Amino acid sequence: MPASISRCAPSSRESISDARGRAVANRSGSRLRYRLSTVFCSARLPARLLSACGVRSLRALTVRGYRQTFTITMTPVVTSMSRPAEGVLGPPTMGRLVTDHPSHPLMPRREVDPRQELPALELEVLERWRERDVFAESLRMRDGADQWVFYEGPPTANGPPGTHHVLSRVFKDIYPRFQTMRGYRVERKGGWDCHGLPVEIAVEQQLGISSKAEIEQRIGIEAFNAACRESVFAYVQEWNRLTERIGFWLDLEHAYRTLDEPYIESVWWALAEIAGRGLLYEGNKVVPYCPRCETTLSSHEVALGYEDVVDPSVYLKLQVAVGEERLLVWTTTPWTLPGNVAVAVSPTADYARVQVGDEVFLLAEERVEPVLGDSAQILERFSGAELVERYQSYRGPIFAARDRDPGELPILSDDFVTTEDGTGIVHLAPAFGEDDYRVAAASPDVPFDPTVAGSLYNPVRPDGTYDGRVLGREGRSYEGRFVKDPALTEELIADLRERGLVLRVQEYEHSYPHCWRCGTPLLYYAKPSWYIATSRLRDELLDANETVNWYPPHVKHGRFGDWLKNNVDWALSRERYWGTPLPVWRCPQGHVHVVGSFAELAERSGAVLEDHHRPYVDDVGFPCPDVEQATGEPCGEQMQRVPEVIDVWFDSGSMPFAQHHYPFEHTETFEQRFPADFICEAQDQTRGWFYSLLAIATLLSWRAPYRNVVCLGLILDEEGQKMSKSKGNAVEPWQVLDTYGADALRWYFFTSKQPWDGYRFSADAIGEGVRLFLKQLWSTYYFYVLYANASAQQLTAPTTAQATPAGTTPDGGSPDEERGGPADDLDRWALSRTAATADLVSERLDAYDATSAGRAIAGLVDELSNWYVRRSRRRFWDGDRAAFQTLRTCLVTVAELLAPFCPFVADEIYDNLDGSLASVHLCDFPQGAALAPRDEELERAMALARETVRLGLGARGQAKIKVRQPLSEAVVVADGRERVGIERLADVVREELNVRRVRFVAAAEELGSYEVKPNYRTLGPIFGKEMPLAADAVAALDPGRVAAAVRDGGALGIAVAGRDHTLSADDVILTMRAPDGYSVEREGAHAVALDLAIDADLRDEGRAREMVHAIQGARKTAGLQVEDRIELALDGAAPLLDAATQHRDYIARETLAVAVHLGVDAVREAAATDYTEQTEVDGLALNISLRPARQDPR
RNA sequence: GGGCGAUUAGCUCAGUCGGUUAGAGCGCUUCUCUGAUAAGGAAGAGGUCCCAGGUUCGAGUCCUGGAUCGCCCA
Repeated sequence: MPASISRCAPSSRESISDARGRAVANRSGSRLRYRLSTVFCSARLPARLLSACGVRSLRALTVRGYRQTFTITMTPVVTSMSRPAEGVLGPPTMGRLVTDHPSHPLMPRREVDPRQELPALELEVLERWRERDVFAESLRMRDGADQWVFYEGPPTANGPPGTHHVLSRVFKDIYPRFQTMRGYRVERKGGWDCHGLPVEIAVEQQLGISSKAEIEQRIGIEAFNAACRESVFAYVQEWNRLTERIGFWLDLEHAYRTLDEPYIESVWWALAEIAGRGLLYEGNKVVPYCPRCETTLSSHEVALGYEDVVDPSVYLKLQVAVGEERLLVWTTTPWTLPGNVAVAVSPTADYARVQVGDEVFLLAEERVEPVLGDSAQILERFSGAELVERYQSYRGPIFAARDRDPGELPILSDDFVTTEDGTGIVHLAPAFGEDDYRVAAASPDVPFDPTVAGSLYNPVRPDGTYDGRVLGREGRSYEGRFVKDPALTEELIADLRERGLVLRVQEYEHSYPHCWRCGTPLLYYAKPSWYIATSRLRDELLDANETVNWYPPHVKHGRFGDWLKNNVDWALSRERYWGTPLPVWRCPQGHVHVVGSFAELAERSGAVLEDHHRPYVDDVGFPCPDVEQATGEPCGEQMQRVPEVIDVWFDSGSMPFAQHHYPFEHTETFEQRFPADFICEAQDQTRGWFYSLLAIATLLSWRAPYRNVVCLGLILDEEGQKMSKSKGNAVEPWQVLDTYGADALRWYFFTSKQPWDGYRFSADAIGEGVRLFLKQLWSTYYFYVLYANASAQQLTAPTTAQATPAGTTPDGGSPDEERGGPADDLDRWALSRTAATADLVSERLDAYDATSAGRAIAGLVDELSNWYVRRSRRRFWDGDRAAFQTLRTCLVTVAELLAPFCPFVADEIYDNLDGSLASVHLCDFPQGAALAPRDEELERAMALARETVRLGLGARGQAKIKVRQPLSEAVVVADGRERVGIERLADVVREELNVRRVRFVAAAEELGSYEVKPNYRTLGPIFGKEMPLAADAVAALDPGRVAAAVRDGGALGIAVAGRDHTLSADDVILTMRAPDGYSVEREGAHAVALDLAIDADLRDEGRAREMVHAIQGARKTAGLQVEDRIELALDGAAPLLDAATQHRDYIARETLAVAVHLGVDAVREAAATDYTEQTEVDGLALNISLRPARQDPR
C-alpha cells in the first residue's frame, strides 16, 4: 500500500517532496523521510536524483495532472526500526480503534475522549515512544546529516531533582527537538557531575561525622570515597525517571560521568597541557578558615555561622615617610596588623589634611567629623589618588619582626576601599584578606608575587597562633599565642599605644562568621593553593566571548563580560578527598611534574591503577625527571603527589573533550562535536559552568566552546520568595506532573514569560495554560475526529467529481488553490494563517525565543477553534471534504509545530490524524511556503470581517436582540479596499450576525459623521516644532471634504507658518463621530448598523430556531448520539405550531428527525415516545416528545 | 559597597522606530450563544505605565538621579 502520494515540481530537482511540500529525500540523502525502494512516478524524474535518493526502481510513468506536477507513490522500506506496516498498528493507546470504515487519510484511527486526562495520555505516548524506539529513530533518521551540537551541563545526582531542574531540562529539550525536525542530527549525551564538596558533605552527614580529621582517622579515605561513589548516584533513578517523564530526550544510557577513569584521564591531559604552557602555579588563596578544625569552609558553611559580636576596633596613626602627617587607619582585627604590608585609600573619594591640637592627620573628608569631632580643622582637601601621589609611603612595619627591617611601606589605592565607616584608609595584610591579597598582588611596590611560593608574609600558623617572627614589647615574643585571644588583643593594643600609634580604641559591634561546627571565630587566612593563570588570557577570553550569542543579550557584556574583565586566576585545588586528583607530583627539591596520562604514570612509577582516585593514587611515586641546570644530571629524588583534588568546575568544564576520552580516543567524534551550537543553564552558571567551559577551551587555545547560550532565570514561589527546601515552599515536580502533566508544565515554562526573567511559579497559571491552550486544541481535535467518524461514509466513498472538488487529491492532500467561493475563502484563510504561523514559529525558535513562538501557536489554535471551526460547523456536518482536508492539514501542522513544545499531545494528534511516520518527532518542521500559498489580502479581509462581526454583535447586544432572532439587514460602513475585502466575505458576516442581507454604504454620513485628526507619525517629522499648529489646521478642515478627497484621491492643502503642505491620505485619520441612540457600533472608520424591524416572517424563523435549540437540548438530555435519527412530536401554543409548520423541513433537518408530528393529536398518537419535555419558547408553552427512529435511513 | 536585571489593571504578562484614546488573558459584574459545552461571544468596572527631573512638537518607550524587589559578587 502506498505510504504517501507526493508531488513535486520537475524544476526542483534537488528534492522529492511529499504532499505538504516537505522534502522527503534529496541528493545528499541527508534529509530522508523514507528509504525508497519503489517509486510509482507519473513523469520522468531525473534518474540521478532518484538514485541519489535511494530509489531502487521506477514502476509507472504516465503524465497526470496539470502544470507539469506529477505524482510519486513511494513504498517505504520496512526496517526493524520503522513503524509497523500499514494496518498493523500497535495496540490502541487511547480510545477505541475505528474499524467500521475503510482506512482513509481523512479518517482518524481512534476515537477521542473529549475529557481526556493529559497525564494519563502522556504515559501512553511514552509507552508508544518506547515501543517504536522513536528517540533513537530520530537520530538514525539523520544519519549523515549535519550535526547540531548540544552539550548537557551535568547535574549532581546526589539529591532529588527539583522544579528548577525541570525548567532547564525542558529548555534543553525544545531546541534540540526543533533542530532535529529542521534536518540536523542532534546527539544528546547525558552527563553526571560526580565529585565535589556537596557529595562529601552528604556523606559526612550520613556517617555522622563533621571534620577532616574524622574522615582521615576514623573512616579512612578509601572507605569515605567509596561511600561518596555510592552516594553520588543515590537519586540517579529518580533523575532518569523525571527526565523521561517530562519528555526530555537525552541519551541516559551512554551518559558521561566525571568519576569514570577515561574522563579523569582526559582532565589530567588538559591540566598537563595547561601546565606545559606555564599557566599552572602554586600560590595562596585567602579563605574562611577554622583554626580549631584546621579546615577551610565553603561559602554556604560560612553563611551558617554569622553572629553579632563586639570586638575592639583600633584607630591607628601611622607616620608618613616624608612629612609630619599621620595616616588614620581603622581596623577591627588588630591581630592582622603584624601581617601589614601596605595601606590603601579609595582613588575617587575626597581626603583631607586636618589639624587637631598639634597633630596633623590624613583621612577621608567624610570621616573627619565622626572620627575627630568638631575640634578638627581642615587644612586641605584632595582626592585619594592625589594622596597616594603626594605621600606614597609610610613608616613600617607596624609590628617589628625578626625578618623585617624597619622601612617604608607603600600607600596604594583601590576601589574596594569605602568611606562608610572607619577613616577611609585601610591596612592591608594579604595573608588575611581577599581584597588585601588581590591589591597587594597587583602592586609592584609590595614585595609579594603570588606566583612565587613563599613570598607572602604570613606570621600565623595553621593552628591560629603566631610563629616566632613577630616581636613584642621589650623583645617579648607572641609566639604560640592564639590570635583571637582577647588577652592577646589587649597586649597588642597596649604595645601599639606605648609606641604612640593609637588614636583611639572603640568597641565595635558587627556580624562576624564563626565555625558552624565548633563556634570558633573564623579567620580569613591564606592557604597554599594551585592556580591557573587565567588572568593572563583575559583578552583571549574576551575575544572568545565576542563570538557567543547570549540569550538574553545583556549577559554577554553585562554579568558575564564583567566577570571576564575582572578575571582573577583560577584557584584550582581543594584540600578534600572526593574529586579528580590533582596530577601534580613534587620531589623534596621542590621540582614539580604534571602527569598527563595514566600510561605516563604507569611508565614512570611501574604502578598500574584500576582507580586513580584518592587514596590509591596518593601512594604512587616515581623518580624526579627534572634535570638540574647546573650539573645536567637528573634530580632523581622520589616524587610524591600533592594531596589536593581539583575544583569540580574543572571537571564539568572539561566535558566537551573528556566525555569522549579525547585525545586518547574518538578524536574525530570530538572534533565534529566541538563547539556546541547550544547550551542552556540557569543564570547562576555564569561563574560556574559557562565560565569553566570557556576558560578551559581558551587555555587549550581552542575556539569558544559554545555558540549560543540560553541563560535561565530563577524560580520563585507565588509570593516571589526563592524556593528552598528549608523554607518548605519548594514545589515538588511530580505533584505538578501528576496533576497537570508534562506538556502543561512545559507550556507554562515556554510561554508564560521570557525564561530569563525568572518565574513566579504558580499552579493556577499552569492550569490556565491547560484550559486556554491545551484543552482548546484538544477540543478542536476532538471536533474533527467526532465529525470525521460521523461522516465516514461520505469521506471514504469512492471519489466522484461531485464529492471531490476539482484538483484535490483523493487521499486528502492539500486542497487545491483553484476552487472559489466563500467556504473556500475560509479554507484558504485557515491555511494561509497556518503557513504564516509556521514561518513565524521557525524564525522565533531559530532565535531561541520559545516564548513568542509558543504564543504564535496559541494564537493560531485560537483562530482555528474560534473562527474556522465556528464558521465551518455546517460544512463538517455535511461531510464537506474540503473542510475536513483543511482542518486536518491545519491540525497536523499544528501538531508538528507544537512537537518541540508539547511533545506528548502533539504526537497523539499527529499519530491519530496522519501517522504516516512513527511519530511527529520524525517529521520535518513545517515550512509555510510548502504548506499553502500566503494570501495576505485575504488575511486582512478576514480580520476586517471579524471586526465587523464584533461590531454587529455589539449592536445586537445594545438592542437586546438575541442572535437567534434573524434580522433583515445589517448596514456596514466600509470603503475602498476594505469594502472589497469585507464584501468578499459578506456571507460569513451575514451568517454570523444572523441577518438576511448585508448592505454596504460608502459614506459614514448615513450613520453618523466623521471626525478628522492629524497623523502625527507622518506629519510630526515634517512640521517639527510647528506640529501643534499643523494639528490645529487639520482639525479645522471640513471632515466631509477631507473624506471625499481621501476617497476620490483629491488634494487638500494646509498652510502652517507660511508653509503650504499638501495632505496625502496617510496624513489624516478619519474617525466616526458617535450619533445618538441608534443601534450602531463603530470603531475607527468602520461601523455596523442593524435594522431592528422584525416582521412575522422573521419572527417565525426566530421561533423555529428557538424550537430547534430546545429540541437539541431534549435530544441531549435523552442521551442520544450526535448522529441518531429521531421521530419528533411537538405540541403547544398556536403561534409556535404555526412557525413549526412554516419551517417543518428546517426543523427536521436540524434535529435529524425523520418525521415531525405537530399538534395534540400527533403527540397522543406518538404515545410510545421515549422522552417528553415541557418547556417555553418566546414565553409560549412547548411540548417536545421524541424517540429514536426505527430505521436509520443511512 | 559594586555589577546586572526588573517595576505597566486585583493577578500573570504584551507593548515594534518615541506618535496622540496604553492592550491581552485570568478574576469580578451584566448580558449572550451553543450538539466542541467544565468551552465560546459581547459589554462594563478596573491604570499616577515606581518616583523626580531632563531631551522632544510629542515619552510607558530615550537620558540623568532616586526608590523598591530579585540575582550575582564583595
